[in-house]
Amino acid sequence: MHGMGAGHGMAMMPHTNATENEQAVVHKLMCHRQGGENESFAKRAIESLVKKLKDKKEEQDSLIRAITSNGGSQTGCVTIQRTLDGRLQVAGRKGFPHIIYSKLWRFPDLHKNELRNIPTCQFAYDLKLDMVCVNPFHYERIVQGSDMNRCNISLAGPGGIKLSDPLAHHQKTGDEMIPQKRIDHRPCDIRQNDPRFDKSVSCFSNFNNYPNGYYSQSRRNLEHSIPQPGDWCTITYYEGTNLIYKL
Amino acid sequence: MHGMGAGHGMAMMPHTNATENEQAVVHKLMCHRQGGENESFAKRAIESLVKKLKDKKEEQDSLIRAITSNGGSQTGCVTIQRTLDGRLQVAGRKGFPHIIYSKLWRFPDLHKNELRNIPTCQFAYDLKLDMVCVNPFHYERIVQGSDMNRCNISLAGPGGIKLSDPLAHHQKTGDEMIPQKRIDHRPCDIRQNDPRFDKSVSCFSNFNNYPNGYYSQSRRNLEHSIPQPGDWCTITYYEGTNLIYKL
DNA sequence: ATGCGGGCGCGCCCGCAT
DNA sequence: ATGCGGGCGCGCCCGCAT
Ligand SMILES: [Zn+2]
Ligand SMILES: [Zn+2]
Ligand SMILES: [Zn+2]
Ligand SMILES: [Zn+2]
Repeated sequence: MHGMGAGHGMAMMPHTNATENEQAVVHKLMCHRQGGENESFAKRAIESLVKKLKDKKEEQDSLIRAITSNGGSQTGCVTIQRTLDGRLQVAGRKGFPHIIYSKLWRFPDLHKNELRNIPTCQFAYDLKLDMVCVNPFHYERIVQGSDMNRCNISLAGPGGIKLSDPLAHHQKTGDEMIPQKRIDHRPCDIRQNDPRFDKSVSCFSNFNNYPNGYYSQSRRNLEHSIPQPGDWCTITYYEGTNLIYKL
Repeated sequence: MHGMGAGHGMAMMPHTNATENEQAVVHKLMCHRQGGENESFAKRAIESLVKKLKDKKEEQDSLIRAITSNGGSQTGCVTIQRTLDGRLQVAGRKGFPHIIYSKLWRFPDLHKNELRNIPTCQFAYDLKLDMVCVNPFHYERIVQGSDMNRCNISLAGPGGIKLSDPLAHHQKTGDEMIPQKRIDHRPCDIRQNDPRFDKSVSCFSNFNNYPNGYYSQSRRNLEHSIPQPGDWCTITYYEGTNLIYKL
């Protein structure tokens, strides 16, 4: 099911043992985070999720395909056990799991109450079932208290307005903000699913906008560290192609 | 049972509600700690215990009588639920409960494997029952790997040898070390059980060696804070009246 | 009242010493 | 192998905002 499943890479990646494989999956998923959380939090969140999917290879594949295709591939639910109050704790912080992972891989500036599951999600958070789907592409972003129910929200790169501290979730805690050209949710370059390309090249989805060798030398040793000093961010709200407002 | 039970104070202390009573018990018990733990840890440990004894007034009374009489009154077991691995966590630190509370109220320099329950203790830690007795006077101190099975260990006051950092459990973490004239386990002044004396006077058992008004003015506002700067400590081992060794 | 946010301990887990 | 020590999340709890 879920299409051909031949191009997602992990199945043909040789690995010596389960731990190494898990680390490889974590690394691959780290390459697609959107910069809304600092690296250590992201790593902990992804490690936690990958560990929970250890014995559910089909869901793990769904997650990898969903993330690496940036939603371009239709994928099934990716579920974890629901906690009593619904919150997941990662690195000492508590949050709702679908929000945590959607913020990680899709909407770095996600607010509360801005996610709505797509109709086909069978374990959506709001269903309050025993398992919760954390597939970021099983949720869509809405803006509460507004008729802009289908707006695009993006982070602009350097040259945008510098934030002092307008929003609590943009609090500077180290390498929180990551310069990116454009990180809304259009599908990534198809080449990232091609196993002929070294996975270390694409540490962020947006870097796939450049030829694969462009950033590889300068970033290869940096791995997932974000070296840029200072923090900056611009949030622009679009409805269709019309800019609605900018922070 | 357990003797007359008329002189332990709490029963005749008026209180408006359960929380205030609990706080009064905590405060009374704080006054008898031996300085082996810093104040905040001691408070957390005592609050944890008092809370667990909330619905077991008889055991709470046993605890209060045991501590305020410094073992002079025969008391029953004071029990808390055993955890799976036997450890209790207080203020982020894990330890065995009987050791934690014995160190708090009897042996400030207690090491590992130095406690042995008295034969009459029905819920001694080593019995591995569902409940664990934490009455410090249901355990006696032994020294492992030595024939000094009945030594007295005391902390000497200012003028003793200054410790650099000979033992891990004496690590300086704030107000850890508290100057005291002598804190081995002879019974406290009988007056501390007399409700005519303000309980705030006796913030440590050893201060009862002085007339009741002596420290009251200078220490009344300090409550349980230990203002003396620096840390110092002398450990002297006695066998009977013979000094065995000194650190 | 109800939700939200966060503190903290027990259970789980893992690395290290022996 | 076995114990020891400690990291960390879920459950429990509590204070605060609304
Ligand atoms: Zn789903
Ligand atoms: Zn990467
Ligand atoms: Zn006992
Ligand atoms: Zn006191």
